[in-house]
Amino acid sequence: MSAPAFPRSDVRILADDGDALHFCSTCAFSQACIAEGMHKHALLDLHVLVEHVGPLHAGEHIFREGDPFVAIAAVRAGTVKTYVIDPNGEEQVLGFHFPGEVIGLSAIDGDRFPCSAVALDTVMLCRFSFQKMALLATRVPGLQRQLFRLLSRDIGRATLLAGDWAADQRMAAFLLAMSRRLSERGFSAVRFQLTMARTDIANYLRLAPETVSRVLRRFQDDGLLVIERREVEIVDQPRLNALAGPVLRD
Amino acid sequence: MSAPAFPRSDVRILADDGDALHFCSTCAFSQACIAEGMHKHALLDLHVLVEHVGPLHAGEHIFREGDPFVAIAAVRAGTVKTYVIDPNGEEQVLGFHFPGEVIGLSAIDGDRFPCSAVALDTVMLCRFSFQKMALLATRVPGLQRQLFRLLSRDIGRATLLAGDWAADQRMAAFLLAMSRRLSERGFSAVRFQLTMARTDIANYLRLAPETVSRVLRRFQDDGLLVIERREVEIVDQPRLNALAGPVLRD
DNA sequence: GCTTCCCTTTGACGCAGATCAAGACGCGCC
DNA sequence: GGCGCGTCTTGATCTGCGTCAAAGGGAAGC
Repeated sequence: MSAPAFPRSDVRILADDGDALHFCSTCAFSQACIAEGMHKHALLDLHVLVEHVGPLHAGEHIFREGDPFVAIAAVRAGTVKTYVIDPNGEEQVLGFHFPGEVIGLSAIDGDRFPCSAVALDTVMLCRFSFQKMALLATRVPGLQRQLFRLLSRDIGRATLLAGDWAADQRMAAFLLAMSRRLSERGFSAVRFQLTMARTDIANYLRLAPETVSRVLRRFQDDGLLVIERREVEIVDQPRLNALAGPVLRD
Repeated sequence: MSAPAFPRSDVRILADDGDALHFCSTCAFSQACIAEGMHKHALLDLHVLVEHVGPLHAGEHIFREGDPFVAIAAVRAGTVKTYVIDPNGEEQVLGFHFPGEVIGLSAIDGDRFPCSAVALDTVMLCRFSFQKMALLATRVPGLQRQLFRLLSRDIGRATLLAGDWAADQRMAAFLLAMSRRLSERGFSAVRFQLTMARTDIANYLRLAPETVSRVLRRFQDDGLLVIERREVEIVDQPRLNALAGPVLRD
């Protein structure tokens, strides 16, 4: 399966004096601004520049724990992993971020990034100053609302894996959440690539890599999905839903 | 130990035409507004009214899962527990909230509360419309910053317990986090009441109540703390710190 | 005072999943 | 092709914590 083309027609706004403002359609922000009717003068005043970064290649870092917090990034293409290194030198995977999602929000409180972010494959980003974005938000109420929503959503999402779920419930929830998030952005909901290694999935789900392997094997034997290397096809979504239900709360 | 008196001198702003705006000093918001020099006209225009609610008694609900999201609340006194009921009818404790802390932020994204909040003892609250607060924030940049920080902080906090820590690490982290949060508000850091039941602690830490009991017993036997009923005294903070270190990340 | 109820503690046992160990597979390189 | 290496799988064993069961307080009510 080659990576499906993914919608990323950028929005480019030419202000009155020719200075250009770039928003890419995958950042949730542009939608908010357009909905507000684009107060061009306000935008120009603020010199908000959304910088397009990339391509980054697998293993390259977007930011590292302790870096001064200057900018927030939105993923345009590829997969980003966020993680911390605990005092024993163990990596702890905090999350995976797909196109259209924003990373670095937990850095707003405090002046340094509390985690590191690394590209898992070829990644394209939008990067922008949060300060300037916030200033813009004071003039564009819809943008402020969007920012509040993004932050609020992350609080809920972080709570998701905190429950004491069994290994197969966690795995089902992980796969379905990934399916949903990808399909929201125009990818297939039933067939997709696990862009991260088994060890990363295990670490994220707080399981041993061996357990991840065994659970996936069992899912396949039970006809819930077909998996070959890193390619997944969801076969029996209803039963996966039933497993993941209590975790995803629906 | 009787509950120590806790600073809650309210800030009351009388606007030009006599309409009154109330902020209590325990909400982080008033500080932001004062720092900005209080644009009284802006405030008055917006009719932001911070409503003082309470006292609520143990067992009374502040809001319930599914309630329409209209207002956010800040705890002025007492302890609030937030929780959800999962599809099997099991309660899941999401967190405990002490004076000065804000509850309900995860409801911003979506128009209904995603969890319930109940008083564990006698609780006093500030309640206010988030919409109006956000509108006010467009005029008072410091207030907007404060709101962003509050939200961002909660993202980080939710991540805290997501790790796969051992029972004693979780317990140590819970006790120290409680100690820190209470001392930030002027309470003793070494001697305080567990205002929640063992079952609530267990549920929150994703442990069995029996395990909570055993761990606390062992902590006492090892000279880390003294506990009698719900009153705790931290005796050996350095060793508790060492246990909790990886969890609290410091 | 006594009773009832709930919270808490303590002990015995079992299991899900971690850990340890060893292969299997895919892939890039020479 | 053959080699080396990292990722993944599979099997055997171990263990922390959950579960079950029962008994010991405190607090509230009569």
